[in-house]
Amino acid sequence: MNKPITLADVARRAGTSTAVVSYVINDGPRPVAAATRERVLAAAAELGYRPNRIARALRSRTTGVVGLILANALNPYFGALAEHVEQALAEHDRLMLIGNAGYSAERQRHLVERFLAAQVDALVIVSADADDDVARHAERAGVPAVYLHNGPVAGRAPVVAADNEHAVREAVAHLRAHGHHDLAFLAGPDDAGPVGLRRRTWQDSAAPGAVALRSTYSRADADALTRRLIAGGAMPRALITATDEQAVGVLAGACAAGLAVPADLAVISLDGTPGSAHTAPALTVTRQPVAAMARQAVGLLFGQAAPAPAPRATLITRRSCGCDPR
Amino acid sequence: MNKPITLADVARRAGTSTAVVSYVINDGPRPVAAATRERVLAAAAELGYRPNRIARALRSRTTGVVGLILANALNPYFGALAEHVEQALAEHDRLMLIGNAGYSAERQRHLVERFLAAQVDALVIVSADADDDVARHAERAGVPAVYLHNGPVAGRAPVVAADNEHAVREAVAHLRAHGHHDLAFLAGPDDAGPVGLRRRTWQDSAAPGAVALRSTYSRADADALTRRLIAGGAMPRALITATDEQAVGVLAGACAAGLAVPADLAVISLDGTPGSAHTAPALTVTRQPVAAMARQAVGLLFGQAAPAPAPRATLITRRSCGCDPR
DNA sequence: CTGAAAGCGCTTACAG
DNA sequence: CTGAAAGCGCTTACAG
Repeated sequence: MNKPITLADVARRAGTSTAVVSYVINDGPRPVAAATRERVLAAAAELGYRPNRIARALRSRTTGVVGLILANALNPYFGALAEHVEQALAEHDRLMLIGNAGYSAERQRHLVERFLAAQVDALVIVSADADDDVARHAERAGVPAVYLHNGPVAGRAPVVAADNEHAVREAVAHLRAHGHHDLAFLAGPDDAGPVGLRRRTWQDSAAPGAVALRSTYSRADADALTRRLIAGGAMPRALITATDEQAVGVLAGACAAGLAVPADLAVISLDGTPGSAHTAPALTVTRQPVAAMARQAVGLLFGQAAPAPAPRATLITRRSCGCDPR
Repeated sequence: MNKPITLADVARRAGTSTAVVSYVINDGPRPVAAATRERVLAAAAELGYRPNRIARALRSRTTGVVGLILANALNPYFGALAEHVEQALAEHDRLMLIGNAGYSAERQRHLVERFLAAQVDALVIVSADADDDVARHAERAGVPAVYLHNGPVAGRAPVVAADNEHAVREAVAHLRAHGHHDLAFLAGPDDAGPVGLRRRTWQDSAAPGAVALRSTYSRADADALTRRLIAGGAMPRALITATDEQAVGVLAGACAAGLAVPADLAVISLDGTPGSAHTAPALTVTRQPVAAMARQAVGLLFGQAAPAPAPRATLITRRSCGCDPR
C-alpha cells in the first residue's frame, strides 16, 4: 500500500534526470555514460523501482498486451491453441487478454470492441464465425490482427490454418489400408470454416455420392447421434470425425450402446488433442500442428514470419482405427 | 489508422470543457445540466468517441483488468473455473488477463509480478502451489487477491474452495450402497491442497488402514498406473479418483487392458467436469460447484460477498459406478 | 452547473 | 552524454 516508486524518485536518488533514468531502464534510445548507468541501476535496485506500464503505455501508445478471442474456450482443441499462443506471446514479452465467444458472432464482435478499447497492441482471433470479418474493426483502429484456425478467406487479415486437406487424406488412406471401403464422415452443423473444408475433402477423395453425418461440436450431440444411429441400425463401420470432441462423443455413445470400437466401428479423428491419447479406446488421430500454427500467427503479428506454407498434421495410429499398439 | 478522437475533441465540438465531457461520459462525479449533457452525447456520437482506457487508468489508478493465474490451463477442471471467472468478471465489466503456471511455483511467481506490473486491479489465483503464498506480493502492492480452489490456509488472502469433505463422503456412501466394502483412492502425487483433503477424508471415512494409490494429475500417468495395477493383479474393485483427469486415464487404462467398467471396476470421480458425462463408460461424479466458486471469489474481490459457506458438490450417478441410467 | 488547470508516470524531441 | 520540459488523454479538486 506504500506509494509506488517512480522514475522521478530514482532520478533524485541517482542525482540525475528522469530522461537519463528512462534511457537506462529502456536501454535507449540515447546512450548513457557507464558511470551514470551504474548509479541509476543501483538507485533503482535500492528503491525497488518497477516501471508503471500504464504510464508507459499512454506515452508510447503500446501496452504490451495482445488480445486472444476464442471461438469456444471449453473445447480442448481451442484450449491447446490458446496455451500455445500464450507461450509464443510470452517469448515476445507480451501479456494475453483472453475472451471466449462461446460460438457466438455477437459476443465475438463485443469482445473485439472491448479489447480495442483496452488498447491491445494486436489481436489473435480464433473465429467463431468465418463469415464475420471482425478483424476489420481492428484494422480501422490501426491494430494488427490475425486469424488462427478459422477466419474469412476474403478478408484482409491473414488466416493461419493447418493443411486440412492433407489431414483428411491421411485418415482416408489409413482406413482404406485397414480394408474399409465405405468411409463415413461426421461433419459440423454446417460447412463453414476448416471443418467444411475437411468435409469437402472427404467427399471428393472418398465418398462422392455419400451424405455426411452432422452434429454440433459438443460431445453430447455426437454421443446422442451415435446412439440414435446404432439404435436404427444405421451406424457405419468406419468413421472419420471432423473434431476430437465429436470423436469422444462417438466413443461414449458406442460404449453406452454396447458397440465395440474398433471391432464394429473404426474411428479416426482429425484434431489430435493431447486428450485423444487416453480415451477408451485410444483414438487414432491426425494431430494438428497447433504449436506451429500459434507460433506462425504470433510471428505474423510481430512481422517476423512471412506467410509460410500451412503446417501439416501427423497421423498417430492408436487403437480406435483397428491398429493395436500392443 | 486515423488519429483517435479525444475528450478534447468532443469538448470543442460540444462547446464545453473537458471536465464536463468527462462528467457526462462517466455519469459523475458532478451533475451536468440536461441540455449540456445532450450536446455532449451528440458530439461524442457524431465523432465516434471512445474513451482511452489507458489514460483513464493512469489518472484513476484502475485498469478494469483482473489477472487470473491458473495452476494448469490445459486441465478441463481449471478451464471450467477460468470460464466462470471470465463470466463473473464480465458482469462487473472487467477484462481478464490470463496466465498459465503449468504447475510451476516459479512460473506462478513470475506471473504475479508480470500482472502487478501491468497494473491489474485484482488477482484471482488458482494456485499451483499452496505452500507459496504469492498473494503477499499483491497485498504489498495494494492489489486485492483471492485464491480459488487452492491456496495457503494460513495466508491473509481468502481462499474460496468447495466443501471437499462433503464430496468424498457422498462418493463413499454411494459406492457402499452398491455393495463395495473395500474402497481404493487415487490421490495426487502429494497431499497438498484440496486433493490432500480429499485423500484424508477418504482415509478417515472409508479406509483407515489403507494406503492410497498415487499419480500425477495427467491422464497419461493414471492410464499407465492402471495398466500396471491390472497387469500385477492389484487392481481394486472400487475406486474413487481425486480428479476427473485421473478418472479418464483410469478408464483408458482399463479399456486397454480389457478390464470392464463397472463390472470389474467401479469408479467415481470427484471433479465432475462437463466432459465426464461423455466418457466410455460415462463417469459417475460429484460435480463441484465451479460456477458458484468463481462467483464467490469474484464477489469477494469486489467486496460484495461476505465469506460464505463452502459450496457443495452434487452426486451425479452415471454408468461407471454400476448404476445404469437406461 | 461549468471551466481552467494540475497532475497521473512515463518518453522523447530539443537544446546544450 | 545530460537536463529541462512538453505532452500522451484522461480525472478531479478548486474556484466561480
